[in-house]
Amino acid sequence: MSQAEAVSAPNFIRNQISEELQQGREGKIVTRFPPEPNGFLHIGHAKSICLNFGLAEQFGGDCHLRFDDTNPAKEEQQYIDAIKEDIQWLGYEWAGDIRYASDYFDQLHAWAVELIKAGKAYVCELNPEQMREYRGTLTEAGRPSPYRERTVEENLDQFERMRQGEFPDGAKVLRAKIDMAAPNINLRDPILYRIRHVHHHQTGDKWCLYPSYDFTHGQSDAIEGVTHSVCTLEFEDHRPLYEWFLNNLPVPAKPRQIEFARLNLNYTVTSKRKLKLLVDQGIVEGWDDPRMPTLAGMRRRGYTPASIRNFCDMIGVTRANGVVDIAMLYSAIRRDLEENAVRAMCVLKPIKIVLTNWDEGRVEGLRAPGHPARDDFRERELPFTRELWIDADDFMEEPPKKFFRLAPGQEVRLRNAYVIKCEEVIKDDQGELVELRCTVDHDTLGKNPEGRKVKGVIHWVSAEHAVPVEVRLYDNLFLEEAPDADKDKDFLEHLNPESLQVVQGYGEPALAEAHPEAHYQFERVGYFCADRHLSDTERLVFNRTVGLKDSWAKIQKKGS
RNA sequence: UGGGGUAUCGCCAAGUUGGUAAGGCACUGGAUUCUGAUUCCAGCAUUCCCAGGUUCGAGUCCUGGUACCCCAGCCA
Repeated sequence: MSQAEAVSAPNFIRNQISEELQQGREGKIVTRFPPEPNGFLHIGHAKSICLNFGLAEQFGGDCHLRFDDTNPAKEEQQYIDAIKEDIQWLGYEWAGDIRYASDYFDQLHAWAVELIKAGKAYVCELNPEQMREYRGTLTEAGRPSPYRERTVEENLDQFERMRQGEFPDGAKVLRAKIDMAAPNINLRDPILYRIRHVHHHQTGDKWCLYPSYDFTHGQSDAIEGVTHSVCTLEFEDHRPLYEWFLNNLPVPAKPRQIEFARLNLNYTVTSKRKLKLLVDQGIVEGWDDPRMPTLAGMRRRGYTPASIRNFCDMIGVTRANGVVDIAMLYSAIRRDLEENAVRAMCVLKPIKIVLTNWDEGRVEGLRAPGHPARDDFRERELPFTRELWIDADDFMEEPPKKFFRLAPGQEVRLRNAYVIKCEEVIKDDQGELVELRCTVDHDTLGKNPEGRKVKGVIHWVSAEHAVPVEVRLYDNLFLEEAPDADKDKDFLEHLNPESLQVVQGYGEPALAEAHPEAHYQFERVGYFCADRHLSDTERLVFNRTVGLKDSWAKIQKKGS
C-alpha cells in the first residue's frame, strides 16, 4: 500500500467523530454498510464502503455488513454472494457475522405491536391511489385516513390477521400515526408494514408481511449498537422519521444518521436500476462485464482494490452534489499499475517486418527488465529474429513532421533491441501493405548509433515466437458526459457503439504464462489484465484496463 | 416563504475561534528518458454564486437575493 493511502483524506464526518471522541462523547464507534441485495455493488458503493469501513478502521471501531433485505421480491441470494465477494476483494473485513435486517423481523414485529398499543400505529385499508390522494401534495397538507381512528383492539386484531396471511397482497398496511399535515411528507403517516406473500431468501415463508425501509433501518442500527449511520443525501428527509422511531420505541441505543453526497461519475451511469437494465437487455455481457462500473466489472477490467480505494480517497466526502471526472479514476489505476504492473511487449495491429540483413534461422536471445524502475521483477527473454511484428500505428508511409517512428528511409529503435531502417515497402496488387523490408544496424544493441540520433522507440515481437492473443479494447459505455441527464431522452440512446473492440494480436513469449487476473503494461500501449474467466494457457485473453497517456495523440489532434 | 439541502479554479476538494485562498485531476510549457509512458521542474482562483452590511481586516459573521439538487413508491 502506498503512502498516499496510509494518510487518507479527512472529511466532515471524520472531523465530527474525531471531535466527539476527543470530548469523550463517544466510546467505540460502530458503522455499517447496508446494501440491499438487489444488484451488484458499483463504484458509488465503493465510496460508501471506503467511508464506513474506513471510519471504523481509523477510529478503532467496527463496521458491520448488514443486508437490508426488507423487499424479498427484488432480492436474490446471488447478489448477496457477489456483494460479500466484492467487499472482501476491496480488502475490507466486517466485524462479526454478516447481519441481515431480516434477523430482526421478530423484534420489529413486536415493536410494531407496541406502537399499535400506544395508539401510534394503525391498519389502513386505503388502496395505493387513495393513499396518494390522502397524502396531499408537496404544497398541500394531507388528510387523515378514514381508518386512522380505529381502536387499539381492532388494530391489533387486524395486524395479527395480516400476519396470519388472511389478506392478499396490498390489501392493508400498517401505518404510523404521526402527522398528515407535516410539511415533510415522510411524516404523513408512513407505512410500516405491507403484505407480500413471497418467499424470502433468508426467512423463507415465515412472513407474509414485511417492514418498510424506514421502519427497519434505524431500529436495526440501534439493535446493533451502530453509533454513526452514514447514508446518502436522499435520506436526509427521512432523518426525522428515523429519529421518531428511535424516540417512540424502547430501542437499546440511539444511533445518529449522517448524510453525504453520493458519487456521480461522468460518462457513466450509477443506478442499480439502469445497470440491471443493461444486463437484462444483453447490452453488456453481465454484471461483471468489464465496461460496467460495478466492482465485479472493474475487477475484471483490471482495476485493483488499491486503485479504487485511492480513488475514493481522492474524491473526498462532502454534502455537495457534483460529478467526478472519470479521468480521476483513470489516474488512480495508472498510478497503481505504473508502479506494480509487469512490462511486456504486445502488438495489437500487426505489420510484418523482414530484416534483410539478418540471417534466416538465426535467433538471438535478448533480455529485458520486467519493470524499468524495479529490480524485484523477473527479467524476460525476447527472441530476436529475421521476421518481426510491429504495430501498424508505428509506421507511416508519408509521415508528418515529428513522427518519431518508422517510415520509408527512416530509422527507429526496436525497444530492448536494435535500431532498424526501413528500406522498402512491399504491397500487393490491391495496394495493401504486405511487409516492410528493413535493415538492422548490428552495432546498436544497448548503445546509440554513432554520429546520429534515433529518437523513436517502438515495440515488436518475433513473428516466429510470438503468442497469439485476443485483446479486448474497452472504451466508455456512453458517449455523453451525463447519459441520464436528459429527461426526455433514454440513456440507452447515448450508448457508445465502440465500447468494445476485439483484436487479435501477438504478444511476447512471456505472455504465454499469464495467469488469470495478472496485470501487465503492454509497453507504449496501456495496461492490460488477463481475463479472469476467459484467459488460460490455451487461449490468452487480455482486457485493456486503461491506455497509457498519449501525448502524440494529443499533438495529432491539435494538428488536424 | 411546502419541506429539506448545496454553492471555493474546467472537475473533485481543503479552508482551526474572521487575519489576508492547501492538495488532487485535467491542462500548458520546459528538462530527463531505449515506453511520445514514468519522473522532474515551472505555470494555472487579487478571488471564494450575486448584492449590500458589520469589521482595521470576511470564503469564513449579518441581511437580502439567485442557481442547482432531493422529497408526493405498499423501493431502498
